[in-house]
Amino acid sequence: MKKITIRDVAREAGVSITLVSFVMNAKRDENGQLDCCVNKDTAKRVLEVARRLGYRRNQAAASLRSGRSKTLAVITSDIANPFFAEICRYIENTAYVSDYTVIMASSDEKAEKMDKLIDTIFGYNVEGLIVAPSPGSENVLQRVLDTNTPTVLIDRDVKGDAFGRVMVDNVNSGCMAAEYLIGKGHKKIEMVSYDLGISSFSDREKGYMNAMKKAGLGSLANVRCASYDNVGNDVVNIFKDAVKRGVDAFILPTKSLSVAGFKALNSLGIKYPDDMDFVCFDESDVYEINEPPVAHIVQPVREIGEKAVEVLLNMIAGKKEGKDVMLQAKLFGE
Amino acid sequence: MKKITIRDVAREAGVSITLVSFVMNAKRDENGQLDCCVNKDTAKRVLEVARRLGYRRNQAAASLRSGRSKTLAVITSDIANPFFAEICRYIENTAYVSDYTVIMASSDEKAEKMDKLIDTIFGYNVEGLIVAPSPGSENVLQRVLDTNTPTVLIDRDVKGDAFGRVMVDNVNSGCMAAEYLIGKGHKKIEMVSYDLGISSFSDREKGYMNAMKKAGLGSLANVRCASYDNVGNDVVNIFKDAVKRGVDAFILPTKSLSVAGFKALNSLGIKYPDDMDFVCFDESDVYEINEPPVAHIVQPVREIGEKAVEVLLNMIAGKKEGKDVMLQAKLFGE
DNA sequence: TTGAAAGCGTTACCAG
DNA sequence: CTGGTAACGCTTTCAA
Repeated sequence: MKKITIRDVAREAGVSITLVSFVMNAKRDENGQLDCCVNKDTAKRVLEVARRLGYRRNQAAASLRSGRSKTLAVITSDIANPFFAEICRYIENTAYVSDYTVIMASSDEKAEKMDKLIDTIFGYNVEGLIVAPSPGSENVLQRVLDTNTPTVLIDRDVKGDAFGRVMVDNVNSGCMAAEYLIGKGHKKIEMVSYDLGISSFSDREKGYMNAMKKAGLGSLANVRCASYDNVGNDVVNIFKDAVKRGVDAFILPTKSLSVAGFKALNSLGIKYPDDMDFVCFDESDVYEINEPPVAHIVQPVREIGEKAVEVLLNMIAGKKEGKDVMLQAKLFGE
Repeated sequence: MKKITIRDVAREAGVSITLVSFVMNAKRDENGQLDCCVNKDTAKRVLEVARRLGYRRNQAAASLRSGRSKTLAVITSDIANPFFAEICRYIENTAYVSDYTVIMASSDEKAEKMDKLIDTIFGYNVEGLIVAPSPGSENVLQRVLDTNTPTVLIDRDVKGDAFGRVMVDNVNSGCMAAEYLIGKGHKKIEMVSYDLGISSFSDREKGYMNAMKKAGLGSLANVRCASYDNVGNDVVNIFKDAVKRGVDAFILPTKSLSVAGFKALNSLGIKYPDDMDFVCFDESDVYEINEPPVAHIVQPVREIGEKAVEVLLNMIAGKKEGKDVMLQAKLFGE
C-alpha cells in the first residue's frame, strides 16, 4: 500500500510534476472548467490518472513548502457545552465550503492547558484562530497576537485592537427579557446572575436595569448573585427570600440558572408561572415541555459560527474592514 | 516576526541541528530527566535557548519527514449532538495526555460529505480514526480500511475484522429498563422505538423482550415504532391507543423519544408517573427537574471516549489484542 | 503551455 | 555523545 505521490501521477500521465501540481491546485470556475494555464486535454488526463491512482495531496508537504495550511483552530472552554458545540458545528460547516479544515480544542478554562494547546496548534501552522476566551487568558491571547495569527473572539470580549470580534448584544438581550415580563404586567421583576466578572453577564444585567428604569420600575429592580459552584442552594435561598418580598418574576440569564430555578420552584412548592414567572436563556427541553412553555432567549449560534469564519477568512485574506460583528439574540415567547 | 527554526536554535546554542532535534524529541522520564543520549549540560543549554527564542516545532516538516503526525481524527454524524460532543471531549482529553492532537468533523450522515472528509483528513496523515458510522457508510469505511489506517468504531457497529470497537451493551440496557419497571410492579410495559435499522435500537428492543419473557410477561410485550421525522405526532397516537389498552409504562430508548413522550403526556392530559410510568434514555434537564425525577439510562460517554483512544493508540502501536471493548450503561432511578 | 530545480524544516541514517 | 547530509512531497520561481 505505497502512498501515491504527485510524482507517480506525473510519471503515469507522462508529464512533469509541476504540471500535476498546477492541475491539482486549479480551482474550478462556475462552469466546472479548470481555471489554469494548463492545456485542457493534458489537465483532463492528469485528473484522470490522479483519480485512478487514488492520489491524495500530502498536506504536510504542501503546508511546509507554501507556509499555508488550510487549517483553522477553534478553542472554547468546553466543546461538550451545547452552546459551544453548536457553534463549532457551524464553524466547521462554513470552513468546509471554503476548503478549510478545523481543529477544535477545549481549554478547560485552564490557562496552562490553553498555553500548551496554543503551542500544539501553532505547530500545525494554522492560518487563523477562533477563541471564546476564558477569564484570565489575556496574556495567552497576547502571545497569539505576537505570532500575527489572525484571531477572532466569540462570546466573550477581551481588549485588543488586532482581534476580530463576533459578539451578541447582551445588553439588548437583558432588555428584551425585562420588557417581555413588563409587557405581561409584572412589576417586581428581579434577576439572578453569576458573580464571575464576565462581560456577557454584566451586559445582561445592564440591559435589564435599563428596561426597568425606562418603565419607571427602577426602584424595584434587583440583581441577586449566585455562586457558580453552589447554584442549587443559592437559588433556593434567593427564591425563598423573594417570595417573602412578593417578587413576581425572575430573569435567569443562563441555562444552568434556569434549571436551578425550576428545581428551586419544585422544592419550595412554588407554581410557575402563576406564583413566579420566568424568562430563561439558552435552550433546554424543559422550556418546551413545560406547560405552558417557558419564554426564553436564544443566542444566534448559527450566525455566530458562520460570521466568525467569515470574519476570520477576511482577516486571513488581509482585509481590514468588517472585523467587528454584533448579533442579536431572539426571544421565544407565546 | 521570523519563524524560529531548529537551525536558529542550533546556531544560538552552538551545536548541530541533529542535537537539537534529539533534545526536542526526548521524552522526560519519571524524574523529569531527559531520556536521551545527549550530554546533560548540552541538553539543558539547548532547552534553554529553545525556550528563550520561542522555538516551536514545525509539525508539517516533522510529519513530512517522519510520516507520523501525532494527529487523530474523529468523525461523528453531528458534533452538536450532546452525546457525541461529550464523547469528543473525552477523546480530546485522553489524546491530549498522549500528545496527540484531534481533528473532529461531522459527516452530517451524508456519504458524500463523509467521502470528502476522509480525503481531507487523510491529507493530514492522521495516524488513526475514530468513527461513529452512519447507516450506509460501509463502502466509505472500506476505503479507510484500504489505507491501513487504524480505525475504531464507536456507538454503532459495522462488519469488518480490522476495526477496533468500543460499544455499549444495548441488549443489557433494554433489559435493565424493563426490569426496573417490572420491579416497580408494572406489567403492561411497552416500548416506543425508531424503525431506522440501527443496531442500538434493535438491541435495546431485544433486551426488553428478553426481560419481559423472563418475568413471564412475554405476551404483554409490545414494541411500537415511531418515524424519525414525525416523532411528535406518532408518539401522541401511540399513547392514545396505549391508554385505551391500559398500558402501565413505556420504555423510551432515546432522548428525542423521551421528550416527545413528555410532550404527548401534556397534550393528552395523562399524568406521569401515576397514569403512565417511563424509563427514559440519555440525559436531559427534564429528567432531573421533573417531580418525581425520571428514571433514565445513561451511556458511559466518558468511558466510550477514553477507551476509544486507548484502543486506537494500541492499534497504532501495533498491538493486536484488546481491540474489542463492551461497556455497560447505568440506570439512574431512585 | 510546459519542465527543471531550489528549497520549506524536520528526522533518520551513518560516520566520527 | 556529536555532526553532516540525504531525503520527505510539495509549491514556486525561472527559463524554455
